[in-house]
Amino acid sequence: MEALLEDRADEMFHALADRTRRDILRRVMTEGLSVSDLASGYDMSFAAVQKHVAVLERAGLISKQRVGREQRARAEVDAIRSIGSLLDELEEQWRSRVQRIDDLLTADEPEGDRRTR
Amino acid sequence: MEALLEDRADEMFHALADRTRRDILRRVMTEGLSVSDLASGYDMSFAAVQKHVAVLERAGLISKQRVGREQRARAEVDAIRSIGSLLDELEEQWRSRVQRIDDLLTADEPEGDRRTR
DNA sequence: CAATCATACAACCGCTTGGTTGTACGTCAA
DNA sequence: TTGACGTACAACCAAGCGGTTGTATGATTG
Repeated sequence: MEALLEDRADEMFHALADRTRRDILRRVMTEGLSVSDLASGYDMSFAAVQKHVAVLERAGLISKQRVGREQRARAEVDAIRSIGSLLDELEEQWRSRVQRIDDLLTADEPEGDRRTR
Repeated sequence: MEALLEDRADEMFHALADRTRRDILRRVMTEGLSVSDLASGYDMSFAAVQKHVAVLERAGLISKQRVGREQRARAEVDAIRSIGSLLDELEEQWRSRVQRIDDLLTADEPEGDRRTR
């Protein structure tokens, strides 16, 4: 069913799990850059950088737009935000558990001694 | 320099880039679970699940505590938060760029033609 | 047109990953 | 003590990943 979301999460986290790709992402947050622009900044072949860009694009974290013979990449801020949402969702579960414990502790049950502070 | 941070980010994002590990993380957000408890929930060997737990632990996303002969895993909420911070930091760059553009647009710039950028 | 630039992609290679099975060790219950 | 349980880890394997080189295609320039 909603395995698509999990596929998406797989791609996004995997795309972020490489420092070159994170650096590329940082660089295209503030301005669109061509693949050549990006490639000039790393000690690896053009093709390698182009692959990294492709991974980021498949994950939806960047998009490309043709400008003349260049392909300018820019970050997809909404997609990056959606990753934050995934993490927030995780934390939400944790928070609700803390709340549950808190409810237990503050429940009006007189006899139990709730030490364990 | 601070390549250690990048190493850490590599590990964390990589740990999250697998749906089984994300699911394990979800399950230990609300309560400590033994490796066996966790393993019973997946269609793979105990050893495979144990490896996933080890990856999460190396990434600092969970910690384990011995309880009798069990090893109970629980989520490290602070570490999960730190990932959110990494993403926030990215977004921050974007926000500052938006601010910069906004400054340019609202600047009283009569003379300069801001072409060529 | 030809030459060049920017890009895309296929084929390949060594290493890592996610899975398996098997073995070994510490802890608990009889 | 014996046996079962919970865990850890080594060895192995197929598949995927990050890198390379080489080739093909489209757009721009002379």
